[in-house]
Amino acid sequence: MEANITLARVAREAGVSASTVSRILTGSANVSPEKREHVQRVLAKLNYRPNVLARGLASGRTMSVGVLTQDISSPFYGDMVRGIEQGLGGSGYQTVFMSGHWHAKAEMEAIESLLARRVDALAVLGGSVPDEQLRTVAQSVPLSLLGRTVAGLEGQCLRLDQLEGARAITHHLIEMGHRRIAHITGDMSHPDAQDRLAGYRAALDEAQLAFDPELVQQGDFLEASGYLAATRLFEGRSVFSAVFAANDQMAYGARLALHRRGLRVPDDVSLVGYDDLPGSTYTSPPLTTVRQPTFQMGQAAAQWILHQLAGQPYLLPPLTVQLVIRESTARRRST
Amino acid sequence: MEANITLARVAREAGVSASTVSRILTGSANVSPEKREHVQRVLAKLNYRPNVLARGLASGRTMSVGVLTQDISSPFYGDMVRGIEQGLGGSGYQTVFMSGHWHAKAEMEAIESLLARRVDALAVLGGSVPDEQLRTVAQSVPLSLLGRTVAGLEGQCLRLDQLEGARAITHHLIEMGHRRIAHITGDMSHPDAQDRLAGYRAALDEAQLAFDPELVQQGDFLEASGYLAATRLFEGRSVFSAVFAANDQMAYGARLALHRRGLRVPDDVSLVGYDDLPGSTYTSPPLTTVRQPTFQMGQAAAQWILHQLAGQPYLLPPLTVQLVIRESTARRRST
DNA sequence: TTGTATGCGTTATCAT
DNA sequence: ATGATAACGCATACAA
Repeated sequence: MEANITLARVAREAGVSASTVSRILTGSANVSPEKREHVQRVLAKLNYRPNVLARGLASGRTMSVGVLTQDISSPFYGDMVRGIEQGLGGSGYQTVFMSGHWHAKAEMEAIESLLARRVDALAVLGGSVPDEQLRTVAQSVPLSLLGRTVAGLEGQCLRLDQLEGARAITHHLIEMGHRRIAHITGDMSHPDAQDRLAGYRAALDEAQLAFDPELVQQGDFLEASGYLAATRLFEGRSVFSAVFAANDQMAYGARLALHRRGLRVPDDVSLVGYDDLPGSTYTSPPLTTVRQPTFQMGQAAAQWILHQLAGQPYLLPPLTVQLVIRESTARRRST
Repeated sequence: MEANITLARVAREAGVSASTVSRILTGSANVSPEKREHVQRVLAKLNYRPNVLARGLASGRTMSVGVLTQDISSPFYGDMVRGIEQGLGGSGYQTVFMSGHWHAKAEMEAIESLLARRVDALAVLGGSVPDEQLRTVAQSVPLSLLGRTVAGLEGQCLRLDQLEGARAITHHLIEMGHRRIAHITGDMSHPDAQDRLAGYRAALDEAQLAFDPELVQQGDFLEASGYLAATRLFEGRSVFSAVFAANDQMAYGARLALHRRGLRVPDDVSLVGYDDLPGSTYTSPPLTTVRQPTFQMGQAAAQWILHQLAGQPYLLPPLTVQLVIRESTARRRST
């Protein structure tokens, strides 16, 4: 346990006042070139490391932005996080993560903890904290919301039109000749699941295809539920030639259920997902899905935060979902 | 921007001294029940939130442990991170993450940044920071290493025997009747890649099977390299009935290459990976692989850290890799 | 049991 | 341009 080098120690060693050292460190005022150079040499020699706590306490700013992610290893949010990190890169602000595990209480505690650390700004990815609480948080710190919409904070929310993405991919299946399209929903308490189901229905309506409740099975966004839902689909008496899973993870599960029954994708059944997870490029076959520009969303959030911190206006860029057609969809075979 | 409630403010409001409030907060000394209750009421009314910076500065402890992860969304390390979080749960210590992106310089900066935040302990997951620097870091703070071994710090390193896992899974293939087994290596500058190749060779030796360099293709642990390596394997003139990829991600890539050539797994070619990523349960077919008890490793690291912080001894539990046999391997077909 | 005084390491406000 | 000094918000040793 080596003692930490303090600024005062450096000052003594260099024969100057602490203020001078501080000025050099922060670049807040002019210091004579000779002194500056000499002090910097001492700084390096002693391997001085500023104490972020003391600095934050004295200056009122910690030069850090807190990021609440749900699952530290969620592939979907991971890309957003990278976007945030990249967008913040070089700004001097650092990222501090905490995870909420999709549990409102844990999320709120994580946010409290981040605020207790006096982060200068906050980014919240998804989650289930009540809107009301987020509005309160937004009053005390710049708050960027990703993947969710909070009434009253629309200008700082980054969430794409999920209905449109679902409509587009369902439409794609219809164009391929599919008439009986099954849908595996996400956790219906989640707006994304609701919107994607709505998009599915919208596409059906447009094509004047009847909506058949038997073709819709509930899932919860996880692989296992996709597997189970697909299995239920087979056990029912409905026929279908395509499956739209409300996210890629459930599509993976459904893919396995198909595989187990000896059905080929896309020859026998077309399969699509939503999110375009990194892994979807390498499934067999690669998955047709809807891509959300998650990285760009993260970057945009970072930009919004930086501008907010600098007191400058910033308009979030208009981002849109994009159809990624790979090999899991094919024209319906004429029986 | 609401002003933050300070402890002094609470003290004034409650008609007691700041020390009393502090004592109640930290539980460091006895306070009369009436006063305690009254102050707690004020605390709640004002929605007091302690300033972590001031607290850390004054007490010398921040009640936080820093975690350096390589990629915030790596599925492999994600499980370890969850283990750490779970192991630290309820201890009062919080987790602060930073990511290093497998880039030595960025990793060292992240570590510096964590230390500047005065974390009470550190956990480093994998990474490419030179051992020498880690030994230095270990002198100033309890440091737990996961997924790597640093000479001199063996007692605080959690890394399983990779050679043994590779040997076991190769042996499994041999037992299934495979004689010509291809191997896709990881990034050979990484010890894991070296050890897994060594394990592959060890199993071959045991079975008195000749080692054929043509059956070994280099990869870099990412999906794309697995795809490419498998493709190269086909383009060569060697025949083989099984492929051992040095990790699951590359196995996914190889799986796709197989799929593209119309080869069935495991009917035509058996395929195995390493790591047992969450997704490997749901590939088609589910992947036979080597499971590392990553969650338990995380928990063990947390325990080690907590004991270290409490000045108590703690021996890391003996963890071992485990063969997970699923459906991507089958007995070699008699041609 | 409670209050007072001091210090934590830094920045910021004064002087000079 | 530089130094002394006062915050920053809290914990803690010391008094009472």
